[in-house]
Amino acid sequence: MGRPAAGRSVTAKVLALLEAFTPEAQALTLTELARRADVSLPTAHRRAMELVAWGALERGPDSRFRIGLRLWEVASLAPRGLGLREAAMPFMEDLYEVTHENVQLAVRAGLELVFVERISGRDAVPVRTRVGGRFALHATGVGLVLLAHAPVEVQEEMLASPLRGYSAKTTTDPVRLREVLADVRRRGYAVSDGQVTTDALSVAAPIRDANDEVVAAVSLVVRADGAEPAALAPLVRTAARGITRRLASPVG
Amino acid sequence: MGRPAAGRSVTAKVLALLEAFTPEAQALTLTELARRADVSLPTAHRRAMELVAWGALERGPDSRFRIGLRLWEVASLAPRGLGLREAAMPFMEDLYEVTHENVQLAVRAGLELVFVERISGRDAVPVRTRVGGRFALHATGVGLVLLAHAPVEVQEEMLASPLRGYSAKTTTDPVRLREVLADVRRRGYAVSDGQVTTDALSVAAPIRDANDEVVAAVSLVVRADGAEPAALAPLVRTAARGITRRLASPVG
DNA sequence: GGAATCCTTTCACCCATTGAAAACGTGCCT
DNA sequence: AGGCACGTTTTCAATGGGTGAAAGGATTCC
Repeated sequence: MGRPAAGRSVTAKVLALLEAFTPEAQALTLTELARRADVSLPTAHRRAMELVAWGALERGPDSRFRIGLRLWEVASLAPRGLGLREAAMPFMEDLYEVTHENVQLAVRAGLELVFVERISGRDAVPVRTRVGGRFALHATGVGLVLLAHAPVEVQEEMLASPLRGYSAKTTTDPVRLREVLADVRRRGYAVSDGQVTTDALSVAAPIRDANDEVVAAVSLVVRADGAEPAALAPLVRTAARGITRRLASPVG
Repeated sequence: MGRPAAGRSVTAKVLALLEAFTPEAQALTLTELARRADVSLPTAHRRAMELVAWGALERGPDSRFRIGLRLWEVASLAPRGLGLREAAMPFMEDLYEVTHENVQLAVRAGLELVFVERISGRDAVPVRTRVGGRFALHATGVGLVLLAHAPVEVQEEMLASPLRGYSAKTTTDPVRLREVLADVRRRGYAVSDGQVTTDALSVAAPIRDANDEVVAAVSLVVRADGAEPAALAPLVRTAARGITRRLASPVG
């Protein structure tokens, strides 16, 4: 064929098609899809039609493609997604009911975190996180917990890379961050005071699996002014322990 | 090649690999995966490795495959999954807080329904439904709402097929079901009294999109004895209307 | 040690996949 | 209306990623 031809595997192309969808682009025309996935238009068309036939994608009356319900169903079987959520929800509900603040659940994915669940009160501080969304590890409460208990290699890689600042209060100094992480491990919870947006403060605690490995973190996000991290910590830690216990014995 | 060779497309095989995972089989060995997806072992191996490399699957220390977090992230963009959930959660929280019973959110997928969200109280009636799980349309409260407002073809197809009974109280007579559906449309809510398990009763109401089409349903599931469907209905309907309003104006 | 089970790699054949190009719609502007 | 612009769908011959059989590793269990 005239051109060097990508030579990507079919599977890679199919995955690229799925990857083309982002929170900002949840509905794509065929042309957009092809361009974003970097495949030729006919190829995009053929693969996309197959994905639609199966239900991985859906096509609306506007002829735009969207992620399909069927894919969502299968994906909901992800152990770090649903299994965790299932165990955590009752405790998150309790936290929400007592405080009426934002309650978040996250896991680590490389050098970032992924929000697995979120309960946000109607009059709680607005947080701009999304279930399924990613965020850096060094700024949020949940992120600090996950980073503090991550394998050493991960921590070092994080400390070696430039730390992006989200607000004036974000910890961007590696030396300081190292201290913070040690604190988190010692105290058993993390506090992020205005490090994402200056008006929000979060308190987070680690959730462990049956092998005592930290696999997730829960947090409470409240308005920064007048917040008492020390008072919130026991609440969050108790919830985290409850979830940990539930993970150890999935039945009861 | 000895055998006629399936001739299935690569995409179909990849999707078959994903489809191999079910709520009962969330972790599969390569051999199991190959058998369930009906592909040869080497093929399963190659495709699965690619899926792992991308993050669609994960492979544990036990060398078993599981659905990966990355796939879950992408799938969370499904409009009927996350978008809906996002709009509905606050209202579902309200329902939960007031009643402390199970709150469910579901959409229709063909002749079945898919649960998109669920809040289950710790001391509420145990329900054996799962987020991401499917169920028949003719038994549950949400199902009756979705069926009552489904296109006529769907209703007729459902009424023409044998209606499975889940408990002694399940409506299995098409004639009776037709009446029930008319009732649901007239009253604006559905009641399923012990039709799934005899000890549970659910009250459900329709959620509409901007075009006034019913796209989902919320329900409250309570203990059957002593339940007052007529008293619960306004609560559920109010929540449903709230969600409908939110769907119409995603911002506010 | 030996057997059973599961996983991984190799190899030569070949069919599903591919891009260019052309046909098909559909809405918009003149 | 005509004609133009844009996005979508189909055709076709060439080909390279995909394929299963079979051999080679790696564990675990008796």
